[in-house]
Amino acid sequence: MYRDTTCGALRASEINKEVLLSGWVHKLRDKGFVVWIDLRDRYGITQLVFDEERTSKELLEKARTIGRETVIQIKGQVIERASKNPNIPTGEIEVLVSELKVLNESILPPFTIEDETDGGEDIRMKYRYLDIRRNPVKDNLIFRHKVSMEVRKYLSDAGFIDVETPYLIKSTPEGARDFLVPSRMNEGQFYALPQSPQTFKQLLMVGGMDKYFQIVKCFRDEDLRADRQPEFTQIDCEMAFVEQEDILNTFEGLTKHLLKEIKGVAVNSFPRMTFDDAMKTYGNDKPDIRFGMQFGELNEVAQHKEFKVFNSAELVVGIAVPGANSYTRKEIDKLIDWVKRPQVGALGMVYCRCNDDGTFKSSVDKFYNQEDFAKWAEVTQANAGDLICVLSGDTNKVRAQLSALRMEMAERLGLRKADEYAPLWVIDFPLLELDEETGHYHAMHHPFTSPKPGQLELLDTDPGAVKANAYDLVLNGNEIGGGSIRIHDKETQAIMFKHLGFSIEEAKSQFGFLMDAFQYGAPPHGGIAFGLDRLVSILGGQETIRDFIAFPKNNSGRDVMIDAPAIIDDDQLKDLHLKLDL
RNA sequence: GGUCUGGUAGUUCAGUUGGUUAGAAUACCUGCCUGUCACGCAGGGGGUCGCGGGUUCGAGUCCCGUCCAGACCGCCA
Repeated sequence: MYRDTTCGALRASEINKEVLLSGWVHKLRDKGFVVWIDLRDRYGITQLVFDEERTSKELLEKARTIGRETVIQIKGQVIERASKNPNIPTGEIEVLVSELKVLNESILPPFTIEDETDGGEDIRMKYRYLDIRRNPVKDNLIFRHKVSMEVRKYLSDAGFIDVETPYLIKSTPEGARDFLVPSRMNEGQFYALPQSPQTFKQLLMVGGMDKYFQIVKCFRDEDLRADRQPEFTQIDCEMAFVEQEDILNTFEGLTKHLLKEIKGVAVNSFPRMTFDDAMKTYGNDKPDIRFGMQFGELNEVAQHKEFKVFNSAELVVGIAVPGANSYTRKEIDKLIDWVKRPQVGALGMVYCRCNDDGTFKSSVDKFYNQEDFAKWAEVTQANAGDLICVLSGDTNKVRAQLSALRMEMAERLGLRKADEYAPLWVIDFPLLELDEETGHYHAMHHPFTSPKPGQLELLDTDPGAVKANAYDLVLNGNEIGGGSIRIHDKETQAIMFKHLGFSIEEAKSQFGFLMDAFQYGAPPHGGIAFGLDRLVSILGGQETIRDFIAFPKNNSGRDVMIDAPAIIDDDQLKDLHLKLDL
């Protein structure tokens, strides 16, 4: 037996008890006449004590020599501390050690195993197993477990069945790049890892499974970000015999359950906003509605004057930044530089100060009078003390730019509060999206999304205007889930493929199995998928999903701990019938 | 594919206009210390300044190239 209790368990009520403990040597304090060891495990820290009076000389000398992160096992008696530590749960007691056994020594760790470690990101990733010993990472993984268990509990109680779908499937051209896996037994052929189990969950509906869910890895071979990994986890769900309303209600319920159980936060029914409104009001299809700064379109009140920049713009739009009239001229100039960075891409920014006395002072005073500015203030809902920031240009670009500015200002003003949760549904997404490079339309969601009733005819005349039965769940400016009501008949699916530029042969070879299935009584169905990593990181109040993944990849898609991906040897290549052309 | 930032002791960083022997904190080692818990005190060891080339009497510092890391844009149905 290695232990009969843990390092987080002992309290004053256990005084005099004989205990057996195992764990890591967190810290050693050698005071000469007495040596303390902080013994650590997943559950906490217990202080061990060795001293000249009560401990044999041999044992005291042995204790002194033990290095950090050595694994030891001890036997001892729980005693009351002479000086207590109110900062830790076990602070009233310590264990007077009578036997000490070194189970495994440790070489010197490359960084300190503390909440505030001295190690940088890079070195922590390389020694992730040491990083996981630290409370912040350990707690994040336990937090993720809790979220994941609550999801399973809620969905299982609601009648959903967890079904596993295959990881070795077929590559499809739509969407993200696939990770490919060469087949040894089928020369020259490749599997693809799923970008999502989309078609399989639809086939489960055809199979009558009715309500399906799976917490499942998905794979996309695209460039990474702080909130994007090449392999990530989805809560994947599908239901048969449902309309959009049923799905929204069911998963609003799941989200409320999580907010309540995990964060203790009660949220009323989630607001709904159409995609068009979200773009118009926030310049973004995943608006953070914890704060205002809604867009005010100024074309009517700012055009047809002498200011040519605005007159020639497709859209003139501004936001009122609360309290930012206190910005100095220098700070505003810096802000203008900020919006002109290539990452944002604005050509410039017009500002208007809303003074406390009700007057306005702007960078374009030459062209507008006080009455004009009063109208600007009205449209952007600006109050005295605010700073109105105005951008102009092509509608889509300007909206993206102003949205970036809105988020930046909210960040600076501390309006993105980690403990506040503002979920909303964004609905009525467009079915298709124009690819500006190729000039072709592609599915905004995926090719199995159904158009809104009665809009099928529009596909021929104005494909960009067709709305879909598609919806996203947005939380604090992050898309945490997205889904749609699917197409469930062969004819509509064929029309969709046609408009996405698939020939009949291509559609058949890639999705023939789905078209076949639809001929055998496919029920109406729809679903949704949540990004678990992102959901957990938002509920945990942190920005990067990496801290909630046990073994994440770095910016370049590498696992620096195991050093993957890696070169394989010639025999393996030969087995797989592959030749490298480098 | 692009923009930006960074790479100096085990670790996190400082290093001025190019100028003597490259510093600090922390970690580590040794000794001391009668209740520590970020213990304290004294001392010590520890450097391919990412790599390659160039300019210069002289390069951590300037220039060119390259590798690595991070953030973002493109991309992510």
